[in-house]
Amino acid sequence: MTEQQVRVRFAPSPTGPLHIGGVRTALYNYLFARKHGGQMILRIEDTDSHRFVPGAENYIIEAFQWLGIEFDEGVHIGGEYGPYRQSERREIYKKYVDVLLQSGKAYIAFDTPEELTAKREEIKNFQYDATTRNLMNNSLTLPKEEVERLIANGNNYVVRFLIEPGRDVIVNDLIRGEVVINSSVLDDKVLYKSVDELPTYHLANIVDDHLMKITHVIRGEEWLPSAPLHVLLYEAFGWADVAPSFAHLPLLLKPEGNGKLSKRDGDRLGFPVFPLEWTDPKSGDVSSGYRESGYLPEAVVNFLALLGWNPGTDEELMSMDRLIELFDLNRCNKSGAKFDYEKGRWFNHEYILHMDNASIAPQFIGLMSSEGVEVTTEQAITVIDLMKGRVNFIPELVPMCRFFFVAPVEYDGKTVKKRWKADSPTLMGELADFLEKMEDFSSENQEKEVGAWIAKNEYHLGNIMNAWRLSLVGEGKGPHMFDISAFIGKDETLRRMRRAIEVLPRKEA
RNA sequence: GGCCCAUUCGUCUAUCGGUUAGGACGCCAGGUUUUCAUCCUGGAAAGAGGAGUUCGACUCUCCUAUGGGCUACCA
Repeated sequence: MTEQQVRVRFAPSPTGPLHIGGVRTALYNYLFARKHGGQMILRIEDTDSHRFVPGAENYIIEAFQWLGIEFDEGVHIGGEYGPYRQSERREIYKKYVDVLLQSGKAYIAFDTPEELTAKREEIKNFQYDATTRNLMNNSLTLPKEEVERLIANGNNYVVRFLIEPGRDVIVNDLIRGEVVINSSVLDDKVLYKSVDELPTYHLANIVDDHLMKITHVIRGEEWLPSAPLHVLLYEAFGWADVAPSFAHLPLLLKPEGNGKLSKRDGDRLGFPVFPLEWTDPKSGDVSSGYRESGYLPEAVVNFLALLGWNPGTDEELMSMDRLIELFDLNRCNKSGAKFDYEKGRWFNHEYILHMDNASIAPQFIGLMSSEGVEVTTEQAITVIDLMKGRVNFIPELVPMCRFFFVAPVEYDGKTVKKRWKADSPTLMGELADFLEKMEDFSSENQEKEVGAWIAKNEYHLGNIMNAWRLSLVGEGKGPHMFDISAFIGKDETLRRMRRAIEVLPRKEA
């Protein structure tokens, strides 16, 4: 193949929210395009008027914006090869359908859906092809006048691709190598339907890819069986020498059990299968999204990139730029990957860990606010720094950080039983008095002075710290003790300690 | 049923004829720590089965099994 500008496309059907498998396909297209300095196109394949779902197109666009997958041309930004919505390209397809009809590479068929269903019941393994097309109502069996009369009378018809049987069709796949299929097993696919004057996927896809100068078709494995048909279509149009290269990606499978990943698996196992939350316009059902679940887009991208591809080294944490640098279709796997959402959680954890505290702050502040706790940016940054290593998702910080801002009302029973000893009230009283006199209430100074105080009095470190933690947090967990007291300040620290002494049970020695 | 694709630890994967079959997630055990986490160290854990080809196969070929996809006037 001669050197040419790389152009790839992602071409979803607006039938609902974008599935996570589709996101991965788009990501691979994007990585490939960027890697080769090429263009990435978003085309909407809405040739099935029955399955159109309002809002789906906007959802798709918003999802890619969130994920950081950018397009160079597309339905939302235009470009010189538009329109990018197939329903707006009717005239174009009609023209190419006629080309096929005139050259005898396609024919008109009048069989109704009912007749076809009947045929399928009548003949085992019925397929509309060279062995059966002479039994059907089409322009090959009917006299020319009859065909013209039927059309003139407004009968619905379809245009079918005439497939010559008995030849091996070779699909050259960049991931799988040569795939050979005999044309005899292919059926005369419907390319166009008069009822809505729209082509089917196959015709529209080939025409658009050609007209939009697509060089590489990177799509899911579910398209592999129809790839020979597409090869034949390129041939029929005389475009074989400029046909794009194919790469069929392995599928994303259920985490457990068999089959491909579906929406139900997400509901059942508790992880999202869509990038953004989606509310079904008909049923009102809400499906959770990665964004709303607290995933960082960078983590989702990184995780998805490694499901079916790897750089050949042990490197796992990669930014989009790094992925672009390393991506290679030759390193894509052939076999389906079970969707390992546990690892997705880990990726998110790693990204939170490495993320700048200030960029997490706005989301954190918003989440706290909706819980009725107002937090300043400065406070948020401090608390996030202390706590982010403990969570996989940002929303998990909310219940965990509440005590920084709100004094405990109740105390965890188990911790009280274990950590609040007979001498705890006395010790806490002494510690409170000691802290009250402290000038420098920074974490570092507290640590130094309290440490010395404990040593001087020969107290048991754990006894002091655990009881103290219980009185400030209400539980036996949390970050470094002195960071907590320093954050909430001297007054609040003393207040919480004295309340604990008052409220918590006195125990016998 | 027919056609096509695939098959290395539980999972994601490395290996492109000669390796103690490597890494990561998860799991288990230690360690650090005032707590809970984090973190660190260590551990268990794999070539579907059978024939070939070869001095030598995880790696190449074939068969079987298993899994997956497609088989619409859906994409």
